[in-house]
Amino acid sequence: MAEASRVSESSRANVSCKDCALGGLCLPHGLDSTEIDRLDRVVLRHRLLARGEHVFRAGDGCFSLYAVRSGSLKSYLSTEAGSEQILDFHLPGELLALDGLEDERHTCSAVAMEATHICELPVFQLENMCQLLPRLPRQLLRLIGREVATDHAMLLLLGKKSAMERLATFLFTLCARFKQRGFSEREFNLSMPRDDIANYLGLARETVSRLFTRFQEEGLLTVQRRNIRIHDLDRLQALANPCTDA
Amino acid sequence: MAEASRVSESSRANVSCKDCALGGLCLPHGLDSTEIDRLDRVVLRHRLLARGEHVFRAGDGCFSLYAVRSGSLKSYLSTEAGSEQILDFHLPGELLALDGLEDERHTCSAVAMEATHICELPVFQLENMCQLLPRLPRQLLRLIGREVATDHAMLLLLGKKSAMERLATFLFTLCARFKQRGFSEREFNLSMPRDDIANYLGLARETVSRLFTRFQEEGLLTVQRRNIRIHDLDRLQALANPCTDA
DNA sequence: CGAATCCTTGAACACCTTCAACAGGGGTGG
DNA sequence: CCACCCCTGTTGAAGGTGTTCAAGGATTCG
Repeated sequence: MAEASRVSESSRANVSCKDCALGGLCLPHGLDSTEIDRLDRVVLRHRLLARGEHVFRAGDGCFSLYAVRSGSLKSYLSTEAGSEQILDFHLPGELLALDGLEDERHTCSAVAMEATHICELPVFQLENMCQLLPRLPRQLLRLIGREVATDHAMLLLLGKKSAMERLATFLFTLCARFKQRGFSEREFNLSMPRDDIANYLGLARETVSRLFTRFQEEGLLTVQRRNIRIHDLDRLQALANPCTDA
Repeated sequence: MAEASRVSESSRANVSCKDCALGGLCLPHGLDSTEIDRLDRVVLRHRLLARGEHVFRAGDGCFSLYAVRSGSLKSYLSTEAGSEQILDFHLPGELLALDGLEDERHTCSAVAMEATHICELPVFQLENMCQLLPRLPRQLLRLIGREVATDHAMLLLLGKKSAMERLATFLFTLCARFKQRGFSEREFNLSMPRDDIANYLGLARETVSRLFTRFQEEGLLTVQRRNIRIHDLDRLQALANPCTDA
């Protein structure tokens, strides 16, 4: 993530939707060039976030959705007790902040994990645009559906899977997402520390660490701090999905 | 749920959105009567499901969203191994099937837990309607936001909470939802077996059973099979949210 | 009445967490 | 340039929370 996005970050800054390499993944998918032009006019493209900088925090007013252009974000829910649950890591082309739509107030927070470009989509304008662009609602709903399906997969992970299955699922899903974005699915750098992975997967940091060690011992992958090289994608997938082998 | 909805089920069947008591919770909220009339024309209102009957199954084409009118549903994700994770229980006024919007195919299944009336909202028509009803997108996004926020709350529950906190959260949330719908928040009948509660909360059936017993011993509530009477709502809420008391 | 389903309770066990200590990089300042 | 420190990650041992296994009780329905 770190490596790949540092390149794209500079090259993609302030690129219009029309020329953005993420078009196929993001909102413009399925719109014609006239429609994309219209969309382009309401998209705010100016925000470059430094690592650790917030896009929004729980409680803030929610008047925009956000799409990741380059880099990566994490969104998390804070509890009164001070602990937090990471909800998702967001890669380029993914939508953010849907939870704030109910009453125009964010319920979670989102922060950059590295230098990150985001596009801002004012909700009010998006709504109005639906009148002009008949195909926009479909694309919006498509991205929403993706987000919801992702959340559902996480509910399954947290509700039913063992620690090993969780980490395998996490890694395998990451592979797929990188591949989808044109990066290597076999080797990549994690942009988050072990703590964040553990938090996301509902585990202790130590458990994640032990599992990485074990995966490496079993020849599944090579891990050196944040750098991951997958040797056996098939076996990783098999570990991720509680097999019906029995 | 069972008791209350059996009444409403008969009285609300085939009622138009305009006259539906759920208007404030459901999609028509915030639309004027002209707009609701237009919406009414595309809503299919004919489906009455028996207990155990499916609204849709994973893999089915997804061409409609659904709103619960009376009764209750559960949605669940199946694994290849044959186990399933319950994603949510759906009460009147709640939206269903968002996960299928990404590629017009349902990724989860939804089944009635009792006799249940549902309204069907054809996606294609909804999309078109966005051109005619400028305020529709907002309401659609509002319901979507609610769904996403609910899922996020579940991720927190499954990722961070103890078994006791999970059950307390589940019950407290149910209280709030019943109250919101004009039913008693202190006494109600669960429409799902212990197995389903346990599955939903990522626990074993036995754990849920033991916790119900313990809650009763502590005077928090009275439980008799599916019938629940809450005696101390405040303490229930306190148990639900890992308190910052420390 | 009998069968099936649902729920409860007890005891042993397993998985993961917690606590604790240490190792290794990477950056900063001398 | 090296020494130091902090942050991140790893590893070991003990302990706890919830699961699994097993059996029995309760309610409903044919």
